[in-house]
Amino acid sequence: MPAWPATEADALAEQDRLRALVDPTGPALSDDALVAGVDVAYDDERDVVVAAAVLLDFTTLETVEETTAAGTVRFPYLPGLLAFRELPPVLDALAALRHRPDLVLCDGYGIAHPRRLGLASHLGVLTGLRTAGVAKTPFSFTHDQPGPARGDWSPLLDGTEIVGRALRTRTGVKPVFVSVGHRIGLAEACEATLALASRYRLPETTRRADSRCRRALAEAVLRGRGESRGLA
DNA sequence: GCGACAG
DNA sequence: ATCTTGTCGC
Repeated sequence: MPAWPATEADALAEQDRLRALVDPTGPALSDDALVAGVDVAYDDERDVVVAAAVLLDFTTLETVEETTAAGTVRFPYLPGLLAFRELPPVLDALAALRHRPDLVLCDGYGIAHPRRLGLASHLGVLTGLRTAGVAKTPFSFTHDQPGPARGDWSPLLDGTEIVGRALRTRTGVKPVFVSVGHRIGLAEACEATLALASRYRLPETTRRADSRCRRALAEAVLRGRGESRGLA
C-alpha cells in the first residue's frame, strides 16, 4: 500500500485512482448480517485521534463486538478530503475486529461527494467491505423536504444527478442523508439505515461507535497525563 | 473574487 | 469535530 497522502495534491490524485473502483450496486442485507458502525473522536490539542468499530447483530441490534484504535492526526480537515483524516484509525479498528462485517455504516458520505469518493466509498474500496454513508447534514447538495413520516424520503441531488436520499428515520424529526458507499444499492442502504434507526434519528451503529470512541479518547488522554507525570 | 463546505 | 447549562418533552 502506498504511503498515506501527505499533501492535498496527493490526496486528490489518490481519490482519482480509487473512484474508478467503486461498485454502487449490491443486494439487501440478510437477517443474520453483522453490521459495523465506525466513528472517530479528536483531541487536536494533543494531536490524538481515536476510532471505534462496533459490530451489531442486524436483527436483534445487540452489540457483538467492539474495538478501538488510537493514533496521531495525519491530515487536516478539508471539506471533500475527510477520509484522509478519519480513515487511518478506522482501518486499524476494523482490522482488530474478529468477525468480518457484512456492512459498515459510516458517519458521512459515500458516492454523494463532489468527486464521488466520500469517506464510505473510500473505505469500501480500500477494504473490499460493503459500505454506506449516513450523514447528518446535506453538505453541498440539495433536496426537497421528504414527507413527515418515518421511512419517507426524497432524492439528494448534485445538480440534476441523484447521489443519495434524504431519509426520515423518525416521524417529525430532521432527515439523515444516505448514500451508497461500495457494493450496495441505494434502496438497500436506506433499508438497512431505517432498520438500524428504529428508536433514534441516527442508526444504532453510529450512535454506539460515537460514544465508544469518545470514551476511548477520554481514557487515552487520562493515560497520557498519568504517564507524563511518571505515574505509570 | 467571496463564501460555503461531510466530520 | 469541539467548546458547553439548563431545559422542554416522551
